[in-house]
Formats: sequence, C-alpha cells, structure tokens
Amino acid sequence: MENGQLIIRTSNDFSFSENLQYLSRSADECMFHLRDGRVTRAIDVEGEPVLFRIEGHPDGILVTVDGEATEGAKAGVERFVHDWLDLGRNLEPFYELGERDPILRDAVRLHHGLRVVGIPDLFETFVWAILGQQITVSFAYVLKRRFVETFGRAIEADGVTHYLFPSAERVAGLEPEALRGLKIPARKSEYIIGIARLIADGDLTREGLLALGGDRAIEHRLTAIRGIGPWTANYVLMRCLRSPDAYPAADVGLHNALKLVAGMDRKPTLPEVEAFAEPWKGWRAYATFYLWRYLNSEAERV
DNA sequence: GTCCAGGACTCGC
DNA sequence: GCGAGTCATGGA
Repeated sequence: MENGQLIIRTSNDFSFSENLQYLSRSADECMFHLRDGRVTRAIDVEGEPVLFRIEGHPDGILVTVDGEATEGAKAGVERFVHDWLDLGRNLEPFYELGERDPILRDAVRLHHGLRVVGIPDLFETFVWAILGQQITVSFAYVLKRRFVETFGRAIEADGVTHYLFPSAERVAGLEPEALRGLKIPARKSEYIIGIARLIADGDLTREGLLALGGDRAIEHRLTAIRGIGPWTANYVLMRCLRSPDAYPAADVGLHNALKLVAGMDRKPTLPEVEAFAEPWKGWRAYATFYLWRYLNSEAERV
C-alpha cells in the first residue's frame, strides 16, 4: 500500500456502488468530483485543505490522501469518511423491519447497502437545506454551486477545481445583497447569513446541539432560529446530526414516494404521512432516505 | 398561462 | 392554534 493510502473496512450492510449511485445524482454537485468509480473531494482538516479520493475495495473502501499525507491528514480524512457514509451504523434492525414493511420492502431490497449519506459540516447542511426549501432539487444544486464557487476556497488538482464549502466566518461578514447576483432569494439570503453569524459567534455548534439530548429538544432549539422550520430541523438532524429517526414529514419528495409505493391516486395528508411512519420509529430517517432513493431510481427507469 | 418544486414567515381571527 | 396569502426562481 502506498504511503497516502488506507483501507476502511466495512460490513456486509455497506455497498460502495449503492452509495456511489446516490452521490452521482446531480451533474451540478460541486462538493466532490466523480470519475471512473472514484470520488475525489477536498476537506478542511484542522485549518488545512486536504484532497483525497475514495473507491471500492474488496475489504471496504480504499482511501487515497493526496500530497504529503501526514498522519494527521490521514486520520482527519478517515474520520470524515466514517461520518460522511455513516459507517458506524448497524443496519440489521432497519433491514429486518424493512422486510416486514410493505412500504419499505422494495426500497431496502433494491438499495441494500445504501447509507444516509451525511453532510458533516453543520453550516453546509443548513445552507443546503435552506436552499432546498420549496424549490426543485436540481435548481437547489445550481444555487449551491454558484454560492460555493463565489465564496468557497478553491484547490486545483489534475486540471480539476475542488472547493471547500464557504466558511460561516466568511459568510457572516456578507450582506444579503451580496447573494442577489447568484439568484438566491432575498429571504433565503437573510436566513443563510443569520445562521452563518450564529455559527461564527459560537452560538450554534454541532456539539452544543447534540448535548441537548433527544431529537425533540434539538428540533425545538433549531426551529427557534429564523428560517428553520420543522422540515429543515429534521433535515439537519438526519444529514448532519446523524439521528436515524429524524422525520421531515412535510417533505414533498417523501409524499410523492409514499403515493407511488402505496399506489395512491393523490398525495398523502400529513396525518397519513405520520401514520405510515409509525412502524418505522427509531429508523424514520433511514426510511425517508431509502424512499427518496427509490423514487429517484423509479424516475430514472422511465 | 398554470402548476409544482426536498417550506417558512406573517397576518388575521 | 389554524388557515390563507406571500415569497422567488425555473421547468414541465
């Protein structure tokens, strides 16, 4: 094995190709680059940019760290990948309940080994969630790309530009008008800058939120912030704070997936959305993520 | 032109 | 506490 390489061993409930399929869902994704079954991206490790790539390996995931690849950089990348792909999760209980559940069965069989792909950076998660409110995912990707290319740090490697997500400190110093040229709606710009200031001032941290205890306490804290409603709070719980049970019940994509899988001629009402999830308690974030994935794969099939 | 997208806020009651 | 109107952009 080369100097900058390491292998992260994974369980049978992890499929590199399934997660790669999810990561390749948008050509406008700007936080990593895909080619030949490999994912390359830059992250911040203790203030320094580190470029790395991951690919499938018979024993798990092969990680290659670019450049000097100090022990600190390798450890930081390993931590990141572990969090990004939720590698510490034992999915057996979820798959057992999925096999028993008529709504989830096809999704868990078809996408076995998929993880709730995370967004380890708290600020990035908030921005992505706010941008995604009420607009199509494809347009949200366009807005995110403009935002990242304008305010993020760029790293050139092998003719490809990689970006670090803009820091909360950088965005905290902006005025909403600075985002107008990117076609980010004025109100969303206010939300984003407000969150950036909370994070930059140390008033909003991942550790601080997790210390609140359960999902309900965290949701209560988050929805007190301007621009954060129940959907966004649960989205952040799912993608960044790693709750396996977060449930963005108002999600339109979830509604469409339930309509499809349950064979309904209309979208479910909110009480129905809650009722569907009753048997999924403990795993509602995983159920939601699999249903999103299933809806996308069905759409691609047509 | 109308409707819908991975919602949230404000206002009136 | 709850329903209706508003916000902004882009694709079908």
